[in-house]
Order: sequence, then C-alpha cells, then structure tokens
Amino acid sequence: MEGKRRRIVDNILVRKLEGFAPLSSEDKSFLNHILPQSRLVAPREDIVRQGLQIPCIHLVLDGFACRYKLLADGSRQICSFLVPGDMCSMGSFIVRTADHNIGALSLCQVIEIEPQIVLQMLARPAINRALWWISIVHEAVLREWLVNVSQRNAELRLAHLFCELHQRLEVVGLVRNNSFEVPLTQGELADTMGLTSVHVNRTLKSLRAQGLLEFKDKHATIHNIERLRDLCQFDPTYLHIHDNAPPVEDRFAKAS
Amino acid sequence: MEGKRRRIVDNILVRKLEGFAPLSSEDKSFLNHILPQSRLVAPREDIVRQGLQIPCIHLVLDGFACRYKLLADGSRQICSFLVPGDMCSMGSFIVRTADHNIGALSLCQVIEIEPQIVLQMLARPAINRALWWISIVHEAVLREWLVNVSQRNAELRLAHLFCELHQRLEVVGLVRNNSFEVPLTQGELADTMGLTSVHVNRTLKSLRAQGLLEFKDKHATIHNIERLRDLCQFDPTYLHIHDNAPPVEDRFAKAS
DNA sequence: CGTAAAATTGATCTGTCTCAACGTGGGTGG
DNA sequence: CCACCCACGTTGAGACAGATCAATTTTACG
Repeated sequence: MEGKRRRIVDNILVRKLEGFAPLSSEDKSFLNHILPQSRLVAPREDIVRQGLQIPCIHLVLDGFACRYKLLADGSRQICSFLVPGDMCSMGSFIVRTADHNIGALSLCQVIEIEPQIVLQMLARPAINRALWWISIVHEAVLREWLVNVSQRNAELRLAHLFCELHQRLEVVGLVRNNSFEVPLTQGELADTMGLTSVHVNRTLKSLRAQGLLEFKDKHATIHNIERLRDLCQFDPTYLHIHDNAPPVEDRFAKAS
Repeated sequence: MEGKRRRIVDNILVRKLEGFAPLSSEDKSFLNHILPQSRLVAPREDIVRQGLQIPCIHLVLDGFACRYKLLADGSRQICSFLVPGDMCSMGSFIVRTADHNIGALSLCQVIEIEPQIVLQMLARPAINRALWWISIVHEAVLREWLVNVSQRNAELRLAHLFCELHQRLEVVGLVRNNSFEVPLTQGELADTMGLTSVHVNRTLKSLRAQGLLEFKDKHATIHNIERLRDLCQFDPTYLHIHDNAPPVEDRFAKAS
C-alpha cells in the first residue's frame, strides 16, 4: 500500500516535468527515490499564509488547491489553481514572506519538499531547467488569466478557464471521456473569474444550453472541445508543453 | 561619453538587483564589465513577437516597454510594464516560443544580453538568486494586477497602478518631488486596466479633483502618497524589496 | 433526518461601455 | 513660418453586462 502510493506519487511529478522535456533515467530515478512524507490537507485549510514566512515547497499529488488574495472588504481573488502534479515553485527559496495565501479547495494530498532536496534538484541541470519552466508557465498562465478577466465577458471567461483546465489535467492523465473532476463551487469559480456566483450560475446555464459545457457534481464535461476553444479563442501555446528551447550551444551554431 | 553611458547603464542593473540583496564587489564588478551593445527602440516597435522564437534576454535602460497580448477582436491587454532596470528574465532561455509580445511604449534604450553572458550570470550564486527573485516578483506583480482588474473599480485600479509605479521607480531613483515620468497615453492606461480610454479620462479627472493624483504631460504627481495608498490598500510587500530569504543552512539551524 | 451550504431563479440597480461631438497641441509639408 | 492634420484628450447622453437584493429549491453531510 505504502509502496504503491509512493509510486503513484512520484509518477505524477515525473509526468508533469516531462510535459516540458524528457528526463534521463537517472533524473527519473532520482525523482522516484526522494521519499517525502505526504500529508492530507482538508478543504479550506491553508498551506501558506500571506505575510508569514513561506514554510517550504509543496507538491500537490491529489486534489485542487489555489493561490488567493483577500481584500479588506472581504472579497477574494483566486489567482491560480494547483492541480495534481503542480508545485509552488521557488518562492520559499528566494523570498522571505509570502505575498499570497495558498489553500486547499478540496481534500488535498500534498508533499512538502525539504530544502536540501530542492538543492539536489537544482543541482541536476534537466530538473533545474524544468523548475524554471514551471515558473515561466506559471507566469504565462497568470497573464492569460489577466487577459481573461480584463477583456472577456462572463461566457468567454468561463469557457477559457475550462479549456485551460481540460488541457492541464489531460497532461497528467486526469481527463477521461471529455470529462474531468473540478472540485469547485460556483462561488469559487466566481472568485476566480471576478464575477458573482449568481452570474456564474446563469452563465453556466447558458453554456449548458448551448451544449458547450456541462458542470455538475464537481465534474466538467466538454462534448466538443474544438467548438469551445473556437468560442473563446483558446490557444494552448502559453502552457508551453514540450516547448523546450534549444541549448545555448546550438544557438551559436545557428548564428554562425 | 561612451564610458559615462556605460557606467550609467550598469549602475541601473546593479541598483535593480541590489533591490533584492547586496552583491559582492566581485559580482558588481562582473556586472560592470559585461559590455553589451545598447540600442534604441522606437515607440510602438516590438522587441519580442508572440508565436515566434524569443530572440534573447533584454534589459531596459531607459523608457517604458510593456508585455501585451492582442485578441482577435482587436483589443489589447497590457500585462506588465518594463521600466528602467527591468529585464525580461529567463523566458528565452527555457522556452522556444514567446506567448506574448513585448513592445516599446516610449523611446527605449535596451540591452540585448547574449546567451553566454546569461550562463555566466547564472554561474554566480548571488546573481542566480537575483534572477529567480526577478521572476518571483514578476509573478507577484501579475497576481496583483489580476486582483486589481478583477476586484477593484476604476478609481482604485488607477490608484493602485500609480502606487506601484511610484514604488518601482523610486527603487531605481526615478522619483523626484513626488513626481515621476509615466510615458503612457490614456488609451494605453486603459489597455492596462481593462477600461476604455473614455472612462480612464473621467476617473483621472475625479482623482485629480480629490487632490490624490495628477497625471499630465506624461508625468504623474502624487502629493500625498499615504492617502493614495490608504485609498486602494496598496501594500508594497508583494514587490519583495530587500526580502531575501535566509539560506538553507540557517533554516536547518532554526529547525533543530 | 435535520440543517447549513450550495444552486437556482427573478427583479432591479449601477458602473462602465458605446457612440458621438468637440477641443487641443505638436509635428509636417508646402 | 504658417496651416493643416491627426493623435490624443475631454465631455455628454444613452445602453447594457453584470451586480445586488431577495426568495426558493436542491444537495451534502453530521
């Protein structure tokens, strides 16, 4: 049981990192032999608290977590989702204080990666690059969310978000039959999209009526992903899957 | 003349990086001896084009540039500003294709840092950390912009943006007498804030009437920064100035 | 089961957009 | 050096997406 869980655990990190570039068998073996203790985090429980010291680097094995900020008037903005395979990258290593919260949305299984393990990861060039990649993709996703909230109406916003989740969950093998788990309430979707839960509800109803997107019982179903992508102009390039840049030496060769 | 410009040039990068943590004199000397050729970029000219290969890493010496995305309906979202001292960090090193454009807003003086120089920078631990810091702060700024656009009304949005610019420009010594250059049109502000230029105009008028913020002739003046910060709950923590995390060894000491 | 959170629907209100007109300043060609 | 021009700024009036307020139904869970 323990061994089985451990294997599942490491597989998802390898799978995630190989969404960038293939890893050598040594690197994979290294990742399969770090044996951090995983723990469960209850829904609504915080993993990182804004203003406090960042405890360590976390990897989500199962469940949805999110980064969020609270405003004085009580409103909340969810700034990103951490889905299985995602980790909060280098922040705790570089900077003293957290500028945002990270909290579990559903029951989460997370791993706390110890600082000395992170040093070992950084010492491996391919993993080092993959960590940079995570950071760059995170930035790109944030930009896309900014565009989403700033430029698109409620219908296109929701469509785009579900296209993104579909793509990200597919990479880690969590989409089956056009359907995937999204353990969010409509209120949480609202806090993500800068809408009210009332308006999210109405917009989901409209998308459902158009046969574009069903969201029920914490599961999303997209019958025709192409149609949904066309609607909101979803272009997955920004997720930079398998978008490894050529090494510096090759670029010299190309330049000369 | 050349020597003087070169000194000014390197000073701003050193100054920017020391906004994180002090550099050793060797590191500073290293940064003062990279001698990249700077070039001028005209307003509206692009430095990086979405979908194409990212040419190399750029450092802005003077002027404002921005990252932006275009949508099919012609609308534009400005996703971040590059002010003097800012560089577009590791993207070109890690990932093949640009997921956004970078373009000059005003006449810009920029430096193109060659890949092998970046390798040398990465080889120096303190500079390596500072590059991670840049990336982390970039992410934090994006989150704050998302909150801004998603949760605040036009008045608070503009107030918050100008508080941020005030803080960022002060770090590199570009604020004098509560006043600093912001070479943007109201239309560009609108594309930044997810508003129309008409509404930006009206909102600036209101802020001016309240004595909070003057924006005229490409210059912003904030007579009472405290009052403006209170209004929009600006908390500069997210810029992580001098927020260097303790090294891993110290954390072990603390833990034991 | 019972109870609270979440989803759903209706009616009304409002911040921001849209369309439209006019003012203004700086650059360019004659 | 003037006159035109065009981008930018400014102001007004009306329209609309989404918020707000409120009530009811459904679902999840102890």
